[in-house]
Amino acid sequence: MARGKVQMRRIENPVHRQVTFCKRRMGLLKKAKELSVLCDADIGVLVFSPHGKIYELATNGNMQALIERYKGNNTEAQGESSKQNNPQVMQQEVLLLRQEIDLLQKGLRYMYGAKDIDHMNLDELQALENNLQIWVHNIRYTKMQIISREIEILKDKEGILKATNNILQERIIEQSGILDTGSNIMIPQFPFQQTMESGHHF
Amino acid sequence: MARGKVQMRRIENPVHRQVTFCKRRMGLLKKAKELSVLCDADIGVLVFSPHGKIYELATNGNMQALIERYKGNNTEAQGESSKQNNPQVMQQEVLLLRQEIDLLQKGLRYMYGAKDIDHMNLDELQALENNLQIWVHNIRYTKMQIISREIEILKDKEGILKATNNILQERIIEQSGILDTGSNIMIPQFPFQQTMESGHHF
DNA sequence: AGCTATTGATAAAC
DNA sequence: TGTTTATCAATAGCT
Repeated sequence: MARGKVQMRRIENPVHRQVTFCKRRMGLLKKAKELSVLCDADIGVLVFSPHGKIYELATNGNMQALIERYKGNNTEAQGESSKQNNPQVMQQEVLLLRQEIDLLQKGLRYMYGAKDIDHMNLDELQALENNLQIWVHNIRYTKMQIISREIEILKDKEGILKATNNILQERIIEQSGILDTGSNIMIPQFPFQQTMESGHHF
Repeated sequence: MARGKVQMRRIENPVHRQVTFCKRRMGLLKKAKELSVLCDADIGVLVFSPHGKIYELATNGNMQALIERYKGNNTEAQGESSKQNNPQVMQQEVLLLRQEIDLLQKGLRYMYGAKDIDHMNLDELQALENNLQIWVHNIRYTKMQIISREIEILKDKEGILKATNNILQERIIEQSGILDTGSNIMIPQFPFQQTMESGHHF
């Protein structure tokens, strides 16, 4: 990379190795964060130093969740750790998740300057309620945007299908004129089926 | 990095985002391998694409082992009471909590970047909206509690004032009988003024 | 730890 | 996706 190409093998000099480990470890985590942000991906990185020290990064802030996700999508056919069925472990898991939720909710409340709901006075509660209503309003607006976009796309598709249909009909008519079979041909009319599945609940 | 500096935020163009995801993912895994080789470290990388696809790298060839090692060095400072020993219920619980966390995280992201609306799909937005509605409901309930308490207090005050008023009236009547001034004294009746200031809007 | 000369990674274009 | 190329970013070797 700099001041001379480096050979891709273990650095023998312990000092050099340690320095490089530190630098490149930071670089790796930075790259992971960048990829996460730029491409909207969740990334987990585990680094075990030769001396056993652990460095980690979970771009979603929860390595456990990433690991579970990995297991869920990946380890179905492996006889792996049976910790899933250990009630103790499960309880710990629940505890951790609850704490996580607590933290996130605090974060959300913090955004409104809302402290403990039970210790807020009427005016503060009213302000908070108004804020939440605004948020709800924004969400509804976003939902409408998404729905509108979907409808636009469907309309486009409809137009294309109609046009195609007309062309096909004309072609069939031409052919039946040329061939003059005398038999009546069933010409399908648009719409054939208007079942446009959209599993969303508005 | 090339042909213009890149802004560190989600790439909106889906094509560009996909291309960058592919390239940078390769770059990240390469960097991880290099660090592993050069510095004799064990490294695990988990990448979850926005569409749920998983890419992984375990420099020792065994992600499970890395995960166990991570857990071993990380989740040991807990362990105690056991109440719910039903693994099914627990698993369900964990699943629900995970969903909750995911929702809250996305909600936070949504709050911070009003632009990053596309992070959430319709179902998620709906769930978030429902969540917020529950909050609003709780807030209204809290408000009602406060109001009820205030009304109780005001009613108590009313009772006390009425009683005091009666006593005062009786005393005045007594005195006017003793003094026999003959002059007509205006005896104020309850309620004097019913302006009970309560600047709250319900 | 900081500092540069270099190499490496990659955004845009095809 | 694979290749190319012009640039930007990471970092090896020194201090």
